Amino acid sequence: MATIKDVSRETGLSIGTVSRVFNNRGYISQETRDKVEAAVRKLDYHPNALARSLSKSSSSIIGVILPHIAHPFFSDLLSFIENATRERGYSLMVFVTKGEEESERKMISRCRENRVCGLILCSGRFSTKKIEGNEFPVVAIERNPEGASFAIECDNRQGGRLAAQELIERGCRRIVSLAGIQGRKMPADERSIGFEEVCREHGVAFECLTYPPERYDRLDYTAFIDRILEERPDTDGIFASSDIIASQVLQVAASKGLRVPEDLKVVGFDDSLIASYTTPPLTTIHQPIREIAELAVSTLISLKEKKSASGCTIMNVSLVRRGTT
Amino acid sequence: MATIKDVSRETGLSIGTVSRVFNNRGYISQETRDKVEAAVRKLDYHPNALARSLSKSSSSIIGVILPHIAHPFFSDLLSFIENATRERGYSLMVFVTKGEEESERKMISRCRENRVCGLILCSGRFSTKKIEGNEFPVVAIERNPEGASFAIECDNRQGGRLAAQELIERGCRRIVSLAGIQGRKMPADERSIGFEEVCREHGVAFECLTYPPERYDRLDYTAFIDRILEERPDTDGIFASSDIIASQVLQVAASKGLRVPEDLKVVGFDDSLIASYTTPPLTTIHQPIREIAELAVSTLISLKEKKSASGCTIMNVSLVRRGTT
DNA sequence: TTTGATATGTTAATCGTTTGATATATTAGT
DNA sequence: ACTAATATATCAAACGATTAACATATCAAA
Repeated sequence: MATIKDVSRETGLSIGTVSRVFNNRGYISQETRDKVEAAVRKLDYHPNALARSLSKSSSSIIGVILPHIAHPFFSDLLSFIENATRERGYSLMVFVTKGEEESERKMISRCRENRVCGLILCSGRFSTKKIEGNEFPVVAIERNPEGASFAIECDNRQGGRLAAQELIERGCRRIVSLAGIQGRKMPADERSIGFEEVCREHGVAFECLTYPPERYDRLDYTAFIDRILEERPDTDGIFASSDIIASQVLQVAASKGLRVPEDLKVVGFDDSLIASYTTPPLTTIHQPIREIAELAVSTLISLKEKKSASGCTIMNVSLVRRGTT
Repeated sequence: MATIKDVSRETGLSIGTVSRVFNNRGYISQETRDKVEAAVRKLDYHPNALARSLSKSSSSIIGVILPHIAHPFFSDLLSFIENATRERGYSLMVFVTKGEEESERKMISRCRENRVCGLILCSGRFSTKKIEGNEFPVVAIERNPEGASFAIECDNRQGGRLAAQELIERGCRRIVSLAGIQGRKMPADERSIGFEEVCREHGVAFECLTYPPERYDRLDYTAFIDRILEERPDTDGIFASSDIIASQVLQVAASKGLRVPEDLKVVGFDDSLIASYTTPPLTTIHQPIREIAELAVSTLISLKEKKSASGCTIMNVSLVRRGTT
């Protein structure tokens, strides 16, 4: 592969000048620029990002660690992160933990080795121990580990409130919230709190359940949902804390002969792509996934450039009414 | 961040010896190994992959270019690719084209700049022009561009055959295939061919339709499907070339008051995660996505190590009968 | 005692680029 | 003619590793 030396030889310019052209430093005439451009084309020169990063001791790789890719919330999120990253001239390195804490630690190591210039962390327990010797900024999404430079979450409590309000308004009187994972503290726990508040305000019978962790890691909740409906046959409303779970509620309901929304109303969470593709399409709490992704990327980059202070942003959510309520 | 020099200073060993420990070259005593390991821990040393790759002039980054992440087939595929990649000690760099040819070219450039050691290409037209000056092996999935070192596809024709057989067996007499994109030649076109063969063999009325390209790029086919069902009210079976399209067929059918599978039977393609989450769950053609991903990664790595010849593998498909037929 | 395996050290080149210091031209404005 | 801005060159150090060449030292077996 052609190097800067080849470009220098081809143009008759010095390496320094050629480098100056690429980096827009110092004085360069148009003529020189053209010569360099021609040589680049001719030689099919691609600057070596490895060497460049090494020399500048700062890469343009952003790392992302997430628990899942196939989960529609995360695939949407990743999709937007990729877009925002690439638009800004950075490249994206992706790691998937499947919820395993051990592998998360390894992936943070990998990010260090690859000298990422920043990390977006969507995985990990609510309070992981500080990310040690933090050489690059870390932006956390829906998590808030100690070492993070910045955290982004949506207004989970408000989401829970909206879901409960919708179910109650539509006539539900015995409702169940499926949110949070047993034994893991996470921002999403706030959803149940908001949900509970509204139920109490209206004097509606409710129950807040959490999933066994292995469900989260495997994304198959049908058996769990089936048991819940089996044990509580009079349930007339369910708030599921992700669209993927809500879609499984729809399935289980159909298999039991329950009509949605007549017999059972369902509200999901995330408003990921899948929400529009279920039958009936899912009423859900909209998270501004694109905005979250873009904020994460832009915050990361500005943190990298001028080490700003750490902080936290809470994004608004809203109810999207479709066919399940 | 600590460097090999720091480790050398800390242990009192020379840089050469330390490097030898990391790379398992030459003779090293257990005592030395232990000393190095202790220093690595103490200093929280992470070898600089940039420097290492530069020096070895070979990185351990695998690039992936795909048209979508949110599309369940690709999110599943990416998920398996990530896994296989990481297990083998490589890191993954991800690029998403959204089906734009122009951005694909840019992403191949980015892969060059980042000196990926191999590329998995799931995007791009059927016959893109040769990937020029191919310094790294390229494995293509469901595509077969000229410059590829290796191509993997599933038995699309057999998939089409299985889908048609299932629909006909279940009593459909007026069936429609939705497969392929107008004006793009792709392996998936074979699906229609297999489909057509079986329909002719059984003397069943059929029609093969293709989508306008912008649908593929945006993943929203409902209007298109609606028009098709509007214009062909007597259709009793649909073969959709992806589960995501099939899920939209289910939606449109429901909105028209058509019962599935009683009035309309549907067969999807891919058997991605979404197929189990639709209501009713989707009968679909199973692609061995995990095997495809693993084959892609392992082929890429072996191509990288010992430049083997180029080739092509066709993976078997099978029918998974669920609730829509 | 010699030999050979084992274990480590030193040194210097190399990977491809950035960057600062220093030095020259050329050109235009005063 | 002097000055300042513009444009380029040369050189060398640095980024953090790998690696080959060569030198040494220890120790055990032949």
